[in-house]
Amino acid sequence: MVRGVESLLTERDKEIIRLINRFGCLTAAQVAAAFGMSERVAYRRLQKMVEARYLKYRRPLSGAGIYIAGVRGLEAVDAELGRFQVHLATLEHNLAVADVAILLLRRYPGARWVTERELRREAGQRFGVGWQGHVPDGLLVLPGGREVAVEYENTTKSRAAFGKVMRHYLRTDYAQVWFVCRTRRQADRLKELARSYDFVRILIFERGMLYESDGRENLCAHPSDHLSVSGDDGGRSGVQAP
DNA sequence: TCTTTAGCATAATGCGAGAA
DNA sequence: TTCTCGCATTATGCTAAAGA
Repeated sequence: MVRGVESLLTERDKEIIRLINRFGCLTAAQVAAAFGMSERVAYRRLQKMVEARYLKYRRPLSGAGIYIAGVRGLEAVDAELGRFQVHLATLEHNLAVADVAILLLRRYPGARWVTERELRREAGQRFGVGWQGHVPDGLLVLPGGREVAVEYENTTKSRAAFGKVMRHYLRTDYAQVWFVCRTRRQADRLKELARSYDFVRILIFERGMLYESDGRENLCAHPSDHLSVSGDDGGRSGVQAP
């Protein structure tokens, strides 16, 4: 049975292409984690799609390679978002945000993640092309419909920069704003800055796991974990001024 | 050391052909 | 029309190895 090139793509392959394009780029490990398959399987499917030019493979860092949707892949899935341009300066940040998104989606079954690319596209449609306002790194839409803006902090913001971001969020309808830090020190600094904003939650993303900033709860949702949501739906009815 | 690929074996699935 | 069978293809897991 000889199949045509189009039939190479299974429905899951198309989902993989869509997901990669929504985030811009993903590693094989992230694709495996997002779809609950082994990395071996992910590598094989990704390789097939690269061979068929649905995906492009790049290895811009010394670490894991990344996969980007090719023009052919975008056409195959009728992608709403255009081609992604890799920027080395933001690549690490992009991949970290994807890691956080995958963990949070496991932590909150039924939740939906809106990527920064989708948020920018939406903002562009609403405010016009070229709009340069602030959008979060991602939006976690919890099963109850509450929207949580998620910010991944690569570097520690200055007080002025943090204040500017918070003034923006005070004008939005997000239920909460979650800042994900790379280190405990960074989290402590942010906690100090966010002390007067009761809608802010500080998390720490360390060694592939998510923790509450007080270190008491491990939010990591490893494939073998079965964490309960325990009624934690983001908490507030809307962002309120301190 | 880590990422990635390749080969092999096995199970699952899809499809067409033929029989009841 | 439905069921069964055989074949081809695909998905998956395992191990080994190449390469940066």
